[in-house]
Amino acid sequence: MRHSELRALKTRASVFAALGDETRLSILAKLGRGERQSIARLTAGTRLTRQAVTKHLRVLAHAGVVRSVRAGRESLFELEPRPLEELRDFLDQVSRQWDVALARLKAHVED
Amino acid sequence: MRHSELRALKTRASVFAALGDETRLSILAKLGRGERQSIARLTAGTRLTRQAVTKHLRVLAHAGVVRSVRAGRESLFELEPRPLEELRDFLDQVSRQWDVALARLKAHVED
DNA sequence: GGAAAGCACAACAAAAAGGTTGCGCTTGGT
DNA sequence: ACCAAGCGCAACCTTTTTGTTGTGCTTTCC
Repeated sequence: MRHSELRALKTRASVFAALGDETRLSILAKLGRGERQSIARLTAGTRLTRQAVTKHLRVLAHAGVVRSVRAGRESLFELEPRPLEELRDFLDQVSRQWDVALARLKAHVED
Repeated sequence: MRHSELRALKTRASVFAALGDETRLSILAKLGRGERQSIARLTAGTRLTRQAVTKHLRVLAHAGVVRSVRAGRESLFELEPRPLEELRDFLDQVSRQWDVALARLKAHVED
């Protein structure tokens, strides 16, 4: 495995891991509507403290799924769709590869 | 949030979490070729012990991404593409929702 | 200027994840 | 019958993750 491939693997894994949590998926759902939202606002309605939500946001930001902008005393978060699109494409590729592989195996059996 | 939605959220998070690890992504890549493979074979080439790989396989199986069949003294694993396809569709939906939201916000600004 | 809203940073605790080793049970090949 | 391959289970350890609380710094509003 080449170095660049290993890098891509790590990146991909970190994005998947960022999405592998209920709280973070909920946050993404809220941000999916397009509006920038503050931490306090994202915390409202959950049973977590603001600090906990902040940590989740950091995980998302580190994976590149979200980015923040300071606006006065609040920091607003918005969705960054690129990494998600890359995951979608990756999964699509896996599905296609799977289909091809199955077809090939089946054809081999029927020889 | 309804009960069924919460269920779906948990399921989705667990599948994402299952993919959020380099080793497990590598395993999926190996299984993506369509061939059923034993634990020993999946372990070969890695720096991990068979036990560690077994644990990773359990995580994948619990998320429904993989399933195993006993064949004599070895247990063969194969890919289960459905959950992956669901994730792909979910991500696609998020991307589309994002596009719509952005367009709507932009139009609102240009009023 | 002072109160309150919104955050960030740090310390701490509990739980989960990731990995190893040791042991014992089947199965397959000779 | 015997030996080796392939697994499963359990105990154990270390690191990461998830969450809380406490403190202090800006920014906003009156």
